[in-house]
Amino acid sequence: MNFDPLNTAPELQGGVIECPEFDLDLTLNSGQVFHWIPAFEGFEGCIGETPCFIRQKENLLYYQGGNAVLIRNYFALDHNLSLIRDSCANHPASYDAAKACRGLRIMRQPRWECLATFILSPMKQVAHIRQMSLALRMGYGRKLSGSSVPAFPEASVLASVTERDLRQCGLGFRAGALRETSRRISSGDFDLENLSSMNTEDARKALCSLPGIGRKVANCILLFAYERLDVVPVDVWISRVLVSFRSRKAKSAEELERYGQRLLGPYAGYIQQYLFHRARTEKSKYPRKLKSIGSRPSYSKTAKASPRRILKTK
DNA sequence: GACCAGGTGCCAG
DNA sequence: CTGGCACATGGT
Repeated sequence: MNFDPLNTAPELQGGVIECPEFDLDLTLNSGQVFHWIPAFEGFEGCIGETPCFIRQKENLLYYQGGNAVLIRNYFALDHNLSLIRDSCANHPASYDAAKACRGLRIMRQPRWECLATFILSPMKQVAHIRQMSLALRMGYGRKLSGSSVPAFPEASVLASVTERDLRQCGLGFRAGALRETSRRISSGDFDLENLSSMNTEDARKALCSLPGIGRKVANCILLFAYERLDVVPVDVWISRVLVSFRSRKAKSAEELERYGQRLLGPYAGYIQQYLFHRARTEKSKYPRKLKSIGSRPSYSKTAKASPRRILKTK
């Protein structure tokens, strides 16, 4: 091991594990997780409350903090990617995307931080979600010795601060939803662990009862924190992709979702992630003009230009 | 400045 | 059930 040690905290033990068919960089930048920061040609962050530094060199994963079992589980190194890829081999466009994203894995994220983070996601770009997530961690999360990225704040903490405070983190209109959801969870009114024993449909319905969580966000949570690998979150990008796959046009986002599941098979959520990544990174293959379903708000043209512009500081 | 971002909630017809 | 709009913020 020749990388620079991030620090010398005694609790950070180093180690290395094999990771065939894994692309750490691709996985951490695919829009499923938002708190890993590039450092020393690797990434620093945390897995739940465990501070961690990770760096990949070919088929080896070097780490400080955590342990091999924790890391293998978090990055889902046990998923059989060739099996998953082959599950869509009958659909050329998807198969191409899957092959182009070789090594991208759908991780197993801690429930609460995944749920809370995706409440932040509506009408935000991946880079912005990252900003908000880090602002919340810095402001209200537990400091972890060994990583400059704090843990995600507990629900009870977020429930105890004001909506104003949350808006200070750049959350905008999402602040109220995050606060109220935090309250529902920290009060014991809503139990995230219960969902894991429920079927996907029931779990989705339960998630959608929380403020700020609609079908799309619920699907992200089911896919990224409950390992429901067949679930397809339909956002602007996936909407464009699926629309481009067929001539007949869909009437609703939900119909597109069913179409996606049928088309992409038992690992539709995984394949969706490949398509999402490709659509987002391959420039202008999917025109933004196309009115995609259920996501493009039409801002009122009559609304007056905000006077807030005047008080803009700096 | 206009446009857009891993949408949701609410309300009218 | 469907269509239309408001909701905050920041980057290109």
